[in-house]
Amino acid sequence: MAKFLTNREENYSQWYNDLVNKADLAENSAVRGCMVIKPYGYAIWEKIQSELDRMFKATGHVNAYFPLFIPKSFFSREAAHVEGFAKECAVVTHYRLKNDEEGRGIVVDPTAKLEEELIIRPTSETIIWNSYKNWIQSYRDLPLLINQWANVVRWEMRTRLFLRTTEFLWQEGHTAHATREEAIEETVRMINIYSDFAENYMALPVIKGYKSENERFAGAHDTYAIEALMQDGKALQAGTSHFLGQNFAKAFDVQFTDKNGKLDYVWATSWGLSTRMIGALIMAHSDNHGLVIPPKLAPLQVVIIPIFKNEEQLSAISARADMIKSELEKAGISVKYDNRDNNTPGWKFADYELKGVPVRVALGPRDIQNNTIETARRDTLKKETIRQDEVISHVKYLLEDIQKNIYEKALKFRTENTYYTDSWSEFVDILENRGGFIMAHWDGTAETEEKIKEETKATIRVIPFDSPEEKGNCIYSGKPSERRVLFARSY
RNA sequence: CGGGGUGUAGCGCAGCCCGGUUAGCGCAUCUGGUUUGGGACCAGAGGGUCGCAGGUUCGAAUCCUGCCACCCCGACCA
Repeated sequence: MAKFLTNREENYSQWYNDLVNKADLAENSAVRGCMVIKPYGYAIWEKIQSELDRMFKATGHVNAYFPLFIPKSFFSREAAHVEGFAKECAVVTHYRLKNDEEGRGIVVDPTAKLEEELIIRPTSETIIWNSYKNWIQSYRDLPLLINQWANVVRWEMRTRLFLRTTEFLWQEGHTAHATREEAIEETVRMINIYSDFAENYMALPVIKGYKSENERFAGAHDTYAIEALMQDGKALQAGTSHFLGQNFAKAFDVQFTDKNGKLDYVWATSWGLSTRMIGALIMAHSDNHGLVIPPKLAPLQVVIIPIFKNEEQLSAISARADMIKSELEKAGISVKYDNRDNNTPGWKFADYELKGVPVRVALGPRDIQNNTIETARRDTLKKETIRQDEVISHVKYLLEDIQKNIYEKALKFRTENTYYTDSWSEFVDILENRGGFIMAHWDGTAETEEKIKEETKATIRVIPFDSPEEKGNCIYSGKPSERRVLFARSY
C-alpha cells in the first residue's frame, strides 16, 4: 500500500506535523507561532470542552468572562508572577493606524500612544483578582468558584502545533476561599477532575503529583500537575492546579470579614487545561495509519460506507444504512453515512482511519444478500462480519471496548517505559537511548534539579502523590532521600 | 538569539554544482468513458511573477550581493 503519512518511527516530529495536517486538524497561520484550528480539530476541542464543563458545573463552578487586555500596572502587583511571565508578553502600545504621508501605506499613528500599555493576557489571575476585590466583602461571598473559557497569548520562542502555540485556547478556573484548608481541598479536587478526565475520556493514563519549586507556577505556593507519557518517550504536562495561598489576595487587597468579625485575606486557587490536550491525544494514541480518537471524544463515532456497483444496489444499501443510522443515533451514537460516489470504498476506509473514527460499518451487496454487516475497529483494525440484527449492541460494545483498549495500551506502554534506577550512568543511558519516565531518588534541592537538567535535559515532572516513602540516596548528589520522584524529558 | 536546512502550480518534489529555445514529474482539480469488498484505470484539459530586490551576462530557476519567510536542533514554556 502506498504511504500517505510519514512513518512514526522514522521521524516523530514530522509524523506529528504531517498527521495534524492530513487529518485536517490544524495548520500554521500567517501569524507567527499561531495556528488555524480547522473544523475537525475544533470539533475535538468542543467535545473536550463539553465534558470538562459538565464536570466543573457538577462541582459547583460557574462560567464568566474577563477582558483580554490587562493594564500593565495590574500585572506588576505580584512580584513572582510578573517575573514568570514578563519575558513572553505581547504588549499593546497604540490604538490607531493612519495612512502614511510619504506613501508607505498604513502606519501606526504615533500620536495615538496609550498612556498605560495593555498586556494581552498570558493568564488572567491579575485582571480577575482586580474584580474579585469588589465582589468579596464577607465570608458569605465565599467560596467564589469561577471558570473562564478563553484564549491567551504567550510569546514563546519556539512553537509547535497544539503543544505550544503563541495563542492558545484553554479554560482557567479562579477560586477564592475563606480558609487555607478549603483552598487546598479545591486545588486537589480540580487535579482529580483533570486526571479523571484524562483517564476516562482521553484514555490517557496520567501521574498526579506536586511540582518541584523550580517548575511551580509563577506566584503559586504549590502546583499540582498531571503528567502523561507520549509515544516518543517524552513527558507532557496535561493539566495544572495551583494553590495560590494569599499571594493574589494581598497583591489586590482582597479581604473579607469572617464569622467572628475578623478581617483576613482570602485564599486562592487557579487551574487550567488547554488545547494542548489535542496534541496529547494525537501523540498518545495515533499510529502510522493516522489518528486514533477515544470514542468518548470522537466527533464522529461511527461511519457507514456503502459498497455498490450501480444505482439499484446503492438504493437498497441506503435504505438499510439509513435504518441503522437512525437506530444508532437513538442510542446516542454519532453516525455519518458516507454515500458519496466520487471516492471508492477503499479510499474512504483509509480516509476515516486517518481521521481516527472509532468504528466503521461497511454494507455491500453481499451483506444485503446475507443480512450481515461488516464492522472494523480503528484501534486494532480488526474486521468482523456480524448479523445485521446485532449491529446496535455490537457497535455499543465496540465503542466501549475501544475506549478501554486504548487506555490499556497506553498504560502498558507507560509501564514498559517507566524505569526505577539508582545508577546515574543508567539514568543518563535511559534518557539518551530509550526515553520514558524515570523514578529516581532526589535530595530535594533546586541546585541538584538544575544540574540534572543541564546535564541531561531531564526535569522533575512531578513528585507523585502516591510515591511511597522509601529511604535512598539522590541519583545525582548521593545525599539522603525519602522517596522517588518522576524524571523525564518533556515537551 | 546561536547552529543547520528549505523556498519552483493547491500539496509533495526534480532541475541549480557545470547558465542556453516552450521549466518538468507525482498527487490533487476539470471533461469523457470504464470502474467500485482496502487509497481504481484510460484518454484529454486547465493551472507558474521559479520567495523578494538588486547585480553579472547576448541570455539567469541556475552565478554573485542583500533582504524576507518557513522548518529542524538549542536557550524559553502549558
